[in-house]
Amino acid sequence: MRASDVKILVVDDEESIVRFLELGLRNEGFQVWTAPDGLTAVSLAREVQPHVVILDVMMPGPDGFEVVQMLRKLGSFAIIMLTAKDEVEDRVKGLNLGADDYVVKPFSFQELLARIHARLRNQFPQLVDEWVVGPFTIHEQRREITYQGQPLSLSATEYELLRYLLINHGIVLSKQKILDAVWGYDFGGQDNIVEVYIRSLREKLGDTDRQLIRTIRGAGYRVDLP
Amino acid sequence: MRASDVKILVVDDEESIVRFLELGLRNEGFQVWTAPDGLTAVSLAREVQPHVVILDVMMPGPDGFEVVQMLRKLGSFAIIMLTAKDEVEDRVKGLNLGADDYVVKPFSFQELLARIHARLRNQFPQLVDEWVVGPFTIHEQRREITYQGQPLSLSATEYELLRYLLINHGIVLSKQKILDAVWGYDFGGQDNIVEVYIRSLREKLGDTDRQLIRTIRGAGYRVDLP
DNA sequence: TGAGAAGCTGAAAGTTTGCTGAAAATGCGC
DNA sequence: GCGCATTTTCAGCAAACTTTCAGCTTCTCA
Repeated sequence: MRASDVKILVVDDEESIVRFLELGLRNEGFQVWTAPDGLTAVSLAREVQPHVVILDVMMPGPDGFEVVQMLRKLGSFAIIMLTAKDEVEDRVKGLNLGADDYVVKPFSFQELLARIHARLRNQFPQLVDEWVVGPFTIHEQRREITYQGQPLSLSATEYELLRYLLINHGIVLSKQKILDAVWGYDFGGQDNIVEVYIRSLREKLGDTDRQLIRTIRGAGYRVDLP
Repeated sequence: MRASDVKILVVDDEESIVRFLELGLRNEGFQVWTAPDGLTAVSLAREVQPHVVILDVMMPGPDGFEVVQMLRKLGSFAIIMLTAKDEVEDRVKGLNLGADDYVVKPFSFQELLARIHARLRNQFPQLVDEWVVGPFTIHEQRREITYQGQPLSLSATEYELLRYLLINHGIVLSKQKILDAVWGYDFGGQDNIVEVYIRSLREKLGDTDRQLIRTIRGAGYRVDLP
């Protein structure tokens, strides 16, 4: 994900919350707009066409529900509502009117971030082309993986293998499973080829003590992120 | 638990509730299907074989009770009913017909989640990949067992054996039974090999006084958790 | 109390697994 | 066709693991 390409509009009448979100989201690299009420929000949304709108339900003037309806007519934003705890009906109502997701107050910032990412993945897949996995970043489009900020120089097979291992980090993967996933299901050769490629990945990662790509004897390999 | 491996079918004629549950469960990582009525639910259940069916009692067409009966014939789903408050008879009737649990409306999402997890643990233990057993935790996916927070370094056979003992803790297991379970029932060797492996587990667990893995002379072994 | 059964132990033998260096095969651009 | 990078195969090796076994200890019950 190129966070800097993503535009987010935060709508809430409580200034403290707005500032909190604005700062946090800026830190994540998003472009952020804010509005203190529904009407401002709608006109701002028309203008900047944000990808995501974060919307408090409880607001003076047109409330969150009304704003959702107005926004729906303006474009396809991912709308995430902020609702009070115990207001199940609010959430249901909001979803009915066209919101895409909700977060219950009080929420952790990480939780909100997760929802934002989920929505973006869903509605704007073209924006998502970067996968951060611990100290690794997978750039699908460029077919490149960086480790601790440095791009690795990988062959095609090495890229596929490392990508598969990273996506399944923390899980033991048998050589057969790896073969099926990376070499394809009809690969005729021996699974020693997995060992050979694991070796070259370990070399390129400087993983001499095999802490990163662990061998689970008799079972397979497992990536343990630091 | 790998939530992404768990399939849940939500059946309710109120669209708002369906969407609320669908989103919430999706956010938890489950695969979710929905149906607006009993007949659709039954045919969908036949097709996707969900692990859990969440079923409103009050529905047009065949009501929840009838659907429970139909589902029971199709497979072993965990069925959780949604019932109205104060309808004690409904709950009893539902449970009698084969539902596994019920949640009273209005319910909190957390409450429903807890029920779902409980049911999964019960009926689909293979999906639950983290077992906490006293001071041990078995991580199936990682193929790792931790003891008092520290991962144990186990060979393949040791892992299988300890896993089997822990899952059956509190129960006396004969050497023959252990052989069948861990080595396979066609193992030709002597059961002394069980003794040998029990020894190495005791060593790795620091169980010098044999309080953890007890020898029940003439009967077998039994793990007693502190 | 002592004989026999059951279980424990140290060590050795046997087996499997994964790692390695190197060579052979393949594919690609020029 | 040639040179180069990559992919695949292979055989030898070392380490880890599994299995066996004989002698020893502990327990049980007559």
